[in-house]
Amino acid sequence: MPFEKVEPQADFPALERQMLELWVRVQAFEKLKAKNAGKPRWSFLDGPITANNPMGVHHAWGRTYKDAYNRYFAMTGHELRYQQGFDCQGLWVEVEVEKELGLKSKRDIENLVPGDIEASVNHFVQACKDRVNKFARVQTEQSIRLGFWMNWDRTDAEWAKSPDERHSYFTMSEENNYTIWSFLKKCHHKGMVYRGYDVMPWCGRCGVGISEMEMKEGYKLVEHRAAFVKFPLKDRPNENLLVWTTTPWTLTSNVGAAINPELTYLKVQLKGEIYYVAKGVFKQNRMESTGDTEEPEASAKAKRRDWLDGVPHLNTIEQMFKSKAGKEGFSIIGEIKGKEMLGWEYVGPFDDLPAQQHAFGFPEEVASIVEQRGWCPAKSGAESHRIITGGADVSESEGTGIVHTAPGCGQIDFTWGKENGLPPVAPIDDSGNFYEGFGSLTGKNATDSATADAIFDALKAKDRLFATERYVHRYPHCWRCKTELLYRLVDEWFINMGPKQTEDGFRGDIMKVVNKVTFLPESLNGRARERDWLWNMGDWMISKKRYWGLSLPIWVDDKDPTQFEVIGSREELKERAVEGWTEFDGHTPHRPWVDKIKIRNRQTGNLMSRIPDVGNPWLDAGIVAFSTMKYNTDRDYWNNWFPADFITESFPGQFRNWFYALLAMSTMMSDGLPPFKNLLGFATVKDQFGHDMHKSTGNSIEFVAAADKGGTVPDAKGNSTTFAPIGADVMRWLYCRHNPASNLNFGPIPANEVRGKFHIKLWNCYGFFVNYGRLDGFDPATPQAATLQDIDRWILSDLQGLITTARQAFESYNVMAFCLEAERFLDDRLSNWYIRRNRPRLQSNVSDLDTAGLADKWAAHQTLYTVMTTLCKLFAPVIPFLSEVMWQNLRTHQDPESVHLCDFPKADLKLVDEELSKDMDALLNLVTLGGAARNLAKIKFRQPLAELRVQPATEAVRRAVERFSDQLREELNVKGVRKHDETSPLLSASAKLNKKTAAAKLGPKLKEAEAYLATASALELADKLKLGPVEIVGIPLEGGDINIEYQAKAGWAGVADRGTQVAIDARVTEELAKEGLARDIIRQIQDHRKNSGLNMEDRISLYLHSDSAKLMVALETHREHIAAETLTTQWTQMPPADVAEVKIEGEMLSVSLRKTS
RNA sequence: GCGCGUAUAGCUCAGUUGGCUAGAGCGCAGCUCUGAUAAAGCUGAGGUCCUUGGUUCGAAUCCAAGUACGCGCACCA
Repeated sequence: MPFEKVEPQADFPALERQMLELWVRVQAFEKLKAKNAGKPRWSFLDGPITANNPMGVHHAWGRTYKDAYNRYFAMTGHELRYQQGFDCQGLWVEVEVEKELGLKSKRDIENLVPGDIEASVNHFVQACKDRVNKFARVQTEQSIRLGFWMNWDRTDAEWAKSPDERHSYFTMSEENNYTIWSFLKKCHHKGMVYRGYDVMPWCGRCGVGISEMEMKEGYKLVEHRAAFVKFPLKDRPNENLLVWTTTPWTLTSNVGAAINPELTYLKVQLKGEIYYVAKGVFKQNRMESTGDTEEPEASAKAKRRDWLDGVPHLNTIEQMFKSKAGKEGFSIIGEIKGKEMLGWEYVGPFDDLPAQQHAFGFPEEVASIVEQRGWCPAKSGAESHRIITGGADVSESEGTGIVHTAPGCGQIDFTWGKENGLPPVAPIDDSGNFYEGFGSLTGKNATDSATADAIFDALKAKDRLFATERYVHRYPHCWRCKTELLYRLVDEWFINMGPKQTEDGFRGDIMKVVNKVTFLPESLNGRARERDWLWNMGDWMISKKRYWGLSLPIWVDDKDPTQFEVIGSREELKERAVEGWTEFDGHTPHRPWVDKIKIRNRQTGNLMSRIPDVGNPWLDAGIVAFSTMKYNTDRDYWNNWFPADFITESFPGQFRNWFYALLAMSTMMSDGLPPFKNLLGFATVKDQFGHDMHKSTGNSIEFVAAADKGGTVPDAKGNSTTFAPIGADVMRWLYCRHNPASNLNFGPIPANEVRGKFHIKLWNCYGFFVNYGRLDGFDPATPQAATLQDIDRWILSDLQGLITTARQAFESYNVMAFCLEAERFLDDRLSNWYIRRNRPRLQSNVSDLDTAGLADKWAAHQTLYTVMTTLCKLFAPVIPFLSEVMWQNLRTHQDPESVHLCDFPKADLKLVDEELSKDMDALLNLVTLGGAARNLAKIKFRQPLAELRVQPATEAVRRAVERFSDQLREELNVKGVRKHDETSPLLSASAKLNKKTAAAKLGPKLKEAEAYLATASALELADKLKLGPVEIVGIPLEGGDINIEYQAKAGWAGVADRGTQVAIDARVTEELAKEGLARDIIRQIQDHRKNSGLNMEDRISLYLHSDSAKLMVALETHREHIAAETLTTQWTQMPPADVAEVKIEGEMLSVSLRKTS
């Protein structure tokens, strides 16, 4: 059965869409699963994609890896799960839904149905579910388009099912949520779940606490207004502490002032008042970033701190005193050790506020907890102002060495407060606005700069403001909405990870698991990174005061907030429920329905209510090694598929997010088993110039644009330009050939590059084979007698090497190694050597051949057929579409109906011939050298030459000259090839000065040097120059100063490489010249044929004439040859009307041709 | 500040266990070839393989220090 003709210009994206249809039509994926059912398992665990937006090209990188490795292990006979997952719950979705609904705050959410919080939350949660379903479906379609073979949900009926019943997994499924419950229960059993009352970073817009993991995402360099403030000391008239803060709003809640007892403080007198300030900071250059002032080298090594353009540099504190003092000046009147200052009382900056008058702190709920826990005596903030010790945490690297301490507004402040019995004053509500009790500030937002103005005005009015300045520092922002974070006293729920910087507790258990998994690529040191995170991380904050997410299964006693229980399953909840079960039943375990359930405290008999918090979304993603593998519902299944053999995700951030959650939860759930064996991390997709992709800058590319639609990106100058669709296989190759450890620049420029060097080349090889094969009626199903040539055996031998590389690369999760080797094979071996060399064999006319000739032709066809079909299979995991397109045309009826149903090739060692490979490499090198020699002689390839002579340096070259002399003759267009076996070298070398660079060095000695070089041994000189400069007439000269030229004897041109020397006879005899002209004539006629739209096999009648005797002589001498090459069957004597003029070696030739049949 | 990583041509990057004259693609200059044409080949210019020192017969490769950049951690009153 002959092949379908291959069109040279293929629309790859269109072909890909056809293959998608084909796969559905022939049920390729279903057949693959059936084929592998019951075979050894290879377990892949998908990291869930956030189902919140359409896919971008950055998602396609990981999904390409996932699919490529899945396909490889399927082709090598493994059963797979093919389950892909969606990340559904969390703030990402809430924020988008808020935008959709036009909501600005939590209050808006709770008022969606006016006056009915419960209905509002229900409405909002439903909107979140809807959004997830919508985009999960969009992403499903897009993933299918990428060629990602998974058990997708495709039909409306499938999407109408609950998330638990679909093929893909959804982290919002009941299974997933309840499995997390069982995890939390297990943690609670071990006493690791606790309620933390602490100052945490807080986003006022989202109304949530920000966990340690999340905070890392949001640091930005920003400007704040910092203030130096006077705290007047009681019992010491006209004496002040000088404190510094970058968050003026916290001054309202000042309770203490922390010093370092070991530091020395100065007493500075200015205009009748005395200021205390640490000695070490007084003259310090504050633009140099921190450094130990103890060390003398510190100043030398100090670095400029990061700063923003346009913000004035900081003054030293001394300068501030100078400028305030004016002519009067200031004076340092004494020093005092910090420890002597401890306990001094002072007047706070805002003691008139009601909030400062409340015993045990403020507001009331805070005060009641403080009282209950006994953190401080029954005093108000205003009554508590005094100097405390902050120990070594108070340094002289910033500020004044006296730290304003507001235990309700700062993490360390809170700790110091507890240690020193200071009551916390917590000024802001969950939106970041001041509570009642803060006078005129009440209702103002803490991040608002008008609030800072109000604070400064109030301080000025009391003469407490010493100075303000514009200060630049890295400050945390909400990773999602970019709002500045505030530190706020909150209660959140945590999992105790054990003591920091130890290998004890849960932390240490996870570390043991980390030691059991393989992190790839090695250069990333993934294990060390993961261990580093585990070593330093704080307790895991699992709560979030929001609406859409895992409902934390924690029920707290309505009357005793210290008593709580963790529920581990739906069944347990049902059993414990004393209220609300009927209303909840039939709903997913989400808000608001689950909130209705009350249980009874078995100890106190009180009702217990669920905390309103939802869970950290990394719990959702981290449990999937259990939930999706049916840990709680089908333990046999779990035993079969756990742990996963392989996971792969973009690594930035994941060592503290998904990888961490997966490892932590597995450690707990399985008592110390690793959740996966191999982890492949990969970096980030950047735009084609290496810049970050941002929607706002217009350089991000949506998946649909890259796959099918095309789009726009900025060009090098930043102007928007359109680009054509790139297609899935081009993307996939781009991703797979890339080093996963480094960022990938994506865009039309790299896509075109990769398409040009790989896809089109592959397509051309395929098209060439098919189009000639079908002309000859080559049918792979009915083999003909064939006699393999060396070159056939050679390409088959090298093909086995490629197969070996492929298997090794896939097995070690290093697909890049395979891709790079495949490119070399395709370009250097197949396209530019095998096919090019074998064109005559493949293009010859069957009818012109005798039996031997036919056998030779079939050998070429069969060899190339084997190569092409093997490549289809080798490439199938990486470029499933193009492989399939080719396979569909190449396969016989006995072959599998999809390339993806084939077995992955195995190297056949019987076909490997190392010596042949070496000899062929030598030949390729000789061809290059011969070409270089021709170039040197400035003789074009069409001009035949008499002889090529080779002086071999290795056995392989020696053999190649003998074995492949025909190839050399043809490639280099020479009449003969000879080995140079004489004792004298084939080439001589001469050295000449590169006067451009050497003249300046030599000066007047130039002539002397030239004379020396004329006599010196150039070959020796060349060797020395490689080692370094060589003294010539007393002046050191480098390689660049001297040109070494190899020279053949007169009339010859020669070059050398690694000892092998090649020379070509450059003398063009009259006979050779005539032959060359004949080739020129043939070339022009062929061009003319092609331009006239003739087919390759068309016969012509030809008219040729020239006034040039030279051309006519060449024409007459080689008339037969010209006729044969151009399929001329008739010569026309009279000039036809449509004569074209062409120029050959400056002479005009008239040409006219006509198709005869 | 601590830790990890990277540094190879104008750009993007390969370079196995140390080995002979360090490579590719793109870009640039020139030439060539062409019925594979969205082609292809050759040559050239362009390299302090970040710097310094060490190990070695031999270092882009191994070791140490330094510099620059990136990442992680800590700090950010």
